[in-house]
Parts: sequence; structure tokens; C-alpha cells
Amino acid sequence: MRVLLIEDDHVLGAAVRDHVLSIGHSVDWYQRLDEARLSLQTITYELVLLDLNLPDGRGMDLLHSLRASDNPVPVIIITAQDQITIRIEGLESGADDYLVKPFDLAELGARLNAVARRYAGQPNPQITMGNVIVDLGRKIVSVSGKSCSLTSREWAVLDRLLRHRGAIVSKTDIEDALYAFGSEIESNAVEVYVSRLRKKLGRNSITTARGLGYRIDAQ
Amino acid sequence: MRVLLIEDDHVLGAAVRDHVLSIGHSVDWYQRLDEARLSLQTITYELVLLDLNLPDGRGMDLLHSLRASDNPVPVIIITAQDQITIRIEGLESGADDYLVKPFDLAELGARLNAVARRYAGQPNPQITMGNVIVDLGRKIVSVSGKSCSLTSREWAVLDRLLRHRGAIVSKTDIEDALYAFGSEIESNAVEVYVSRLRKKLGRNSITTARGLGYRIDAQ
DNA sequence: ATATTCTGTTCAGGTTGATGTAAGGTTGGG
DNA sequence: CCCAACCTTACATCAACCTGAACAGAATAT
Repeated sequence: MRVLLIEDDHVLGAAVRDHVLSIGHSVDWYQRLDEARLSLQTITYELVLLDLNLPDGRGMDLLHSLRASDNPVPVIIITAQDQITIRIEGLESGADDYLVKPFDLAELGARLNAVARRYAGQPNPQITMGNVIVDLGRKIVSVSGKSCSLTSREWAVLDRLLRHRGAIVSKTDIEDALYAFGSEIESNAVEVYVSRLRKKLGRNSITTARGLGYRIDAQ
Repeated sequence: MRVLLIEDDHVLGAAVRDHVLSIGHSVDWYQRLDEARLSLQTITYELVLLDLNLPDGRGMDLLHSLRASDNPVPVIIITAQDQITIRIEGLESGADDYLVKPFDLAELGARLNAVARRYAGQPNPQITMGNVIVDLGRKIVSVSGKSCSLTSREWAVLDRLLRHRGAIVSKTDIEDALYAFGSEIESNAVEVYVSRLRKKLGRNSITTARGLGYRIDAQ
């Protein structure tokens, strides 16, 4: 499970990161809200551990904007104050659970696993981009309701772009997704596949960043 | 029981999901109609919990299209308005029950269990694909009315494809269904079984996704 | 016990459509 | 206006796939 940890306290952050790593999940740890926001744009996390009191803003704002943009990622809030008002605000904003400092790492592990279990039965995440819906797991695409079939290479390109959606993906990155590392290719294959994808998914599905690469917008 | 929850409100959705999970069912939760539609193509649910007021369309339209395509899955409608006209429209469209917001989770559980009980006595679900009807539980196939017998290997392949219908199933997935994990096979056995199934069930029953695997279309 | 049918697996030869390449057109920044 | 980057189309190639046939072993009938 991929976990995003947002916590400015170095001691607590390191402890949480190490513990979550030790029970077999991967962790991205940020100390600042805006860094976390940037990362959320490009990476699909399965859990967010969110401290409410951060140097550059209120954690609650991040939660609000996540839910406003229909991001259903489970969020566990970490807070120092055991205030009922904060709890209520968090739950109403779509938080999934609470941890009040100081907390036991074992308790964190338990709640985290509870979320993981809850999510295990969840369907494959579907990504909606305009009138295109993509199910990466089942390899299904529908364009304005009609299903549409992609070839294996087209999936490779789309997969790479969607997993980093919001960010610019370089041509060489996409080539690495297409061909086994090392096997060089001497043509404009990436351009061709982007063109083929655009033909199937719509002209505006993929935007070009001249000299840099390609990008699929988040939401 | 596998439940499809379509509800855009995060608080209500999470609460319903957790409660349904807690009484021992599995839940797929979508916030959007079109995502739910995609999932309905590939998964056979035993119950749909449908909010009528959704960001990308009317829930009632989904109900209509379900019934138009002869999908008998029970549907419980969730609505904020206790309007008699809506109730009548829903019932005439084939809804099985109603919940008017705000509702008690215990009430939801009770109605859900009522549906589960009603369904327990039902015969095995039959899957219709064109003029082919398959009963996976009892291992019966009929092609345009005439019954048709499959060998055990053919069942293994068909079962795997139908349980993921709509999705592309990779050759290795099918091999795993055929042979005990690990026992490698050095031939085109999967291709042969697909060919034999096509011969029995019709040329168009199984579609090939070159380089990816095979797929049986939903409906 | 023997014959017969059924089933699973492999192989070979034919078919097809995804793929990489190149050529020519288009676009946008400087 | 120019050039480089990018787009789009067409096409030959070849790996992936299809399918009929052969055959051995299992299951069933005689």
C-alpha cells in the first residue's frame, strides 16, 4: 500500500515512516502542505496520514480540497488536540479515522491495516478524464459511454501517463515503459502511439509539452 | 453478498459502505454514474444501492437502462425527497425498495438483509451472452436453446473469463486456472481451448485482445 | 479383458493485425 | 521567416494467434 505522510515534526514523522515501512507499506513523507499537494496531483495514494497543524497551512484545507475534487483516498487525521469540534469537522469533511497525539505506533498500525482491509475489497480505481473513463486494472476504456479497445503498447503509454497524471512525462520515460530497458529504439514510436491514443480517446486527452514530453491533466 | 453503492455524498457514502461491510458484505462504492455503469458491465452484483441525485446524471436513468437490458439485480433507491411521484416512478421502473434520507443505518441493514434473504432462495445466477446462457454454478450451457456439454478444461477457461467478463483476462491468468500453480506448460493449450469454446459457443463469444489476452463482453 | 469413446496435449501450417519505420505535413518558438 | 519539434498517415514485417489433425492416456462401454 502506498502511503502519503504529511507531518512536520521530524521525530514523530521519522518514527511513523519507519513503522509504516516496517509493516510492509511504502511511504512518501512531506513536511509541507504544498509539497504534499504537488505529489497528490501525480501519484495515486491508497492512504493519507495528515497532521492538522502544519507550518504552511491547515491540514483540514487539504482534506477539503481532496473531497471537493472527488478524491476518495482514505485519510487518517493526526491531531494534538482532542477537541470534539475538530473531530466533527474532520469527519464531516470526509476523514476516515483519527489519531490523537501522543499515540502508540501499534495503534497506528492497527488502524492503517483496518483501512487496508477495507480497501482490499474495493474495485479497481477508475480514472475519469472528461468523457473518458479508464480502468487500468481491467484494461477497459470507455469514451462517452462506448467501450473502446487499446492495444498492448497503447496501454503501456496510457498507463505511464495516467500513473503520473498532472505531471509531464518525458519521451524517454515513455520509451522505458514501452521497451525493455536497454533495447534502444530509433524512431518516433512514442509520437505515433500518442497520436493513436489521441485518435481513440479524443484530441484533447493528451497535451504536448514541447521539448519536455506529454501530460494528462489531473481531473 | 456483493453490493454496488452509488452515492456522491462522501460522508453518507462512507457511512453506508462501512456499515454494509460490517454486516459481512463486500461493497464497491462509486461517486459517479458512468463509473458505476462501467463496473456493472464486468461484475455481477447482488444488490445496487442507488442515490437518485448524482453529479453526472439521474440515477433513475441507470435503473431504466438496467431493466431495459433485462438485468434483474435488486435495486434499493436512496432519495432525499419523499415525493410520491418519485416513488411511483421508481417502483414502475423496477426498484425493489426505498430509503429516504436521512435514514437509520440499522434500517438500511434490515432492508438489505431482506433482499439477501429473498435472493438466497433464488436459483443460480445465469449469465446470458447473446444466444448463449451459462449457469456457472450448475455447469450448464445452452446455445440457442439447445444444451451443450463442455469438458472440465473448457469450463475452467469459460469460468475464468465469465467471472471477469468485460475485462481482459491474460493468458497466464487462464493458465493459472487450468494448471496448478507452478506447473508450467509449454504449448498453446489456452489457444486451443479458446478455439474449442468458440466452436461450441459461437465464433463471437470470445474476443481476442492481441498481446493482452481474451475477453467476453458483458451483455 | 478388450474395444470404444472421450479428453487433454502437442504440433504444424495458415492467417492476421499490432508494430516499427519512414515520409511528408503541421505547428510554434525565436 | 526559419528551423526544430511534433503530428499523421501509410505500409511491410513478423510475432501472435487460429485451427485442424494426430496421438496417448483415461474413462466408459461391451
